[in-house]
Amino acid sequence: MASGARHIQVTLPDGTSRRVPEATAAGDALTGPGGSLPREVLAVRVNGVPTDLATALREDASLEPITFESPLGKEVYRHSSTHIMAQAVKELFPSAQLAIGPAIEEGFYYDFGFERPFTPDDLEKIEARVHDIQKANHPFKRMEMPRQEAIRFFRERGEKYKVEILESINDETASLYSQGDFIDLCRGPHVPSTGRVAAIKLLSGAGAYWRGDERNAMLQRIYGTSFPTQAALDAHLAKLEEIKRRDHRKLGKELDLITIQDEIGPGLVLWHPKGAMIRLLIENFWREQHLQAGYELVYSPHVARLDLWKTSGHVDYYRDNMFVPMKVEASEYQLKPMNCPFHIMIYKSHLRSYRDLPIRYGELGTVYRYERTGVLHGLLRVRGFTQDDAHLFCRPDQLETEVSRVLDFTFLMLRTFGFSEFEVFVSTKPEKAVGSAENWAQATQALVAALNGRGVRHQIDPGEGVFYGPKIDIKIKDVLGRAWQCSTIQIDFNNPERFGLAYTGEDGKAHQPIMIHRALLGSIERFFGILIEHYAGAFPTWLAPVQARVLSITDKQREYAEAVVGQLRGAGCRAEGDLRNEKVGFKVREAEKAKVPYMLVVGEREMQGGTVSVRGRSGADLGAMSPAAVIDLIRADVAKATPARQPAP
RNA sequence: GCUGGCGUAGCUCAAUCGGCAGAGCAGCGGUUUUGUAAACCGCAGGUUGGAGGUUCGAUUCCUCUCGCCAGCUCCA
Repeated sequence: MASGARHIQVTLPDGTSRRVPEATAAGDALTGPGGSLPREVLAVRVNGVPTDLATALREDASLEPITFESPLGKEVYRHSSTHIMAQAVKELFPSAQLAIGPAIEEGFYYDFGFERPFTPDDLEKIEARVHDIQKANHPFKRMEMPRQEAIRFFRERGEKYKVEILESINDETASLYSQGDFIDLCRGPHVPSTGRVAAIKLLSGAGAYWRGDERNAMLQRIYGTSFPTQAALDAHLAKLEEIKRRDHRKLGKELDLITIQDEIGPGLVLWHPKGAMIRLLIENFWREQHLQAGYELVYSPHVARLDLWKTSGHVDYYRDNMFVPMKVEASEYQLKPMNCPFHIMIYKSHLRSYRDLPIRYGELGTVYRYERTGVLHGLLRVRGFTQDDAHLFCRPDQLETEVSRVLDFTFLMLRTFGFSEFEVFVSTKPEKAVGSAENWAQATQALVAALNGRGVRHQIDPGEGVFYGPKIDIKIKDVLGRAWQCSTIQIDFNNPERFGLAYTGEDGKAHQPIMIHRALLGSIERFFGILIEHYAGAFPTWLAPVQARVLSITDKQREYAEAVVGQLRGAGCRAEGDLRNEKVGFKVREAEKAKVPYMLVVGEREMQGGTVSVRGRSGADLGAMSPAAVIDLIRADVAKATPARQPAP
């Protein structure tokens, strides 16, 4: 029987199915005879397996088109993009060796063995060549060969990294893709041809170790990104610009909030008055809320005997992240990397009854950790920072309720600071862990139950827990959609054991309490950095270090302007005056740059009428009103932003 | 820590091949009394991150050091 006579059955996503001749290309099978495939379709899932559109079908299959809209589609698209870039590099720099070139979150990169770093100049040339290759519209062709043959092939071409990769894989068949004269080892799939990638931009070059190991050779990495339209690429580049514009290191300096100075030391933050004011507001809110939530606030010292950290296990498990101990009299003292031992010692200062539990100790505790110089980053990664820390001690039967309460509390805090999207992760028992399997199972169960009880969607990270217990991590998403991990809720089986924590139960016997570490904002420094970027420095009224600035038009309004400032301050508003001998346009400009929420212009008219002309941040004209009305405006803003706040008694 | 780039006035940035270190803004003094994003004139401001070296001469070249920035997990 002639093979052409054989037909196979294909099923489409809409449930319809049709018969096509065997060996029909997957892409053609998707449309049926006479149909033409939409350009958005880049590849196709054949029985779930991502496949080139050109691949000949051999058996019955369900087909599903892959477009850029899906994460898989983006991966295919950018993976093809990086091959195009690699071709351009090989054409311009034939001695460059191909290492790896995957798609990543928002683009792609390719690592090359090359004798020197690529310069911005090189990138420009490479990008120009990339455009030529796109225009040439070379088809991506797949071929398969036995692994040994592929090894020989790449060895002859001097591609030692490809040989290494091939030697490390188990499959006996290797797949190669070619476009034009370029051939690369690749699993695929790819878009049909180089012309299908519309807009590519090379972003930066950087060094990267072969297989991420610093003992290996340094490769030269080129990052890039690509999109199906120039408009989408431009939008992405605009977003990168926006991220730069919001950089908290830049805004922190411009708005005179914080500095990190060489003379002080890397990773150590100076809070200037305006930054300190915002911190004070955050901390005041934090303390109020904790007292309402049934926490007791404590303080602990910045150093303690090294022995304490031996008991806690930090010397064994955390030494790499600790400053070296200092010798004082006959003993050694350690700058604190964590607050927990102190809270534990407060717990231990009395005998505790089951009736006392839960006990919740909270502290804005400043800790010092030795971070390697290469990882320091503005406020986001520092060496001295203040954790909004708390340790809860409870009975096993209270665990789930306590976790639920902490969850509610966390979301309330984060929402108040303007975050409304969250990603929640539960990390379970890692291989090396303390505590019995059933303790872990029980505690993990309690975490999951608390999340489910609150209807919080979450993902499980198997084996990602800390050695001392399971945890919940919460990431917030900022206005640009970037995720930041701040909150964490961790069960600890280790410290109650090490410190011999106990409470007396109903039965008169000693029992071990369960301990929960939790931080809502994480570190005040880091959270502040995130807040600066989230708000682009334009803090909402309740957090703005200056809520209103009074701008006088001439010297004649000096006294009146001062009186307005006094009235606002008397009502608890943070107001200041700009009475300088300058034009009002200049004063407005400066107030705008300082991102003051309300500008109150006072001239002859306002002085006569006992009013101020209110200009909102970014130009809104709110008209003339009395200072009392401005106070109401500010109070309404504050009340709206902090619904959790109870009126003071 | 490793690789690469960078470090000049308070800030943002110039300075050709190794040849007297400069501008704008900010600051200070004066003029101007001003209506919603920059009035005008003038003055002052520096051990070019630090130490050493090469040179008649170093911001520039070399070595060391401190700091900053990017990258260093995402499997062809």
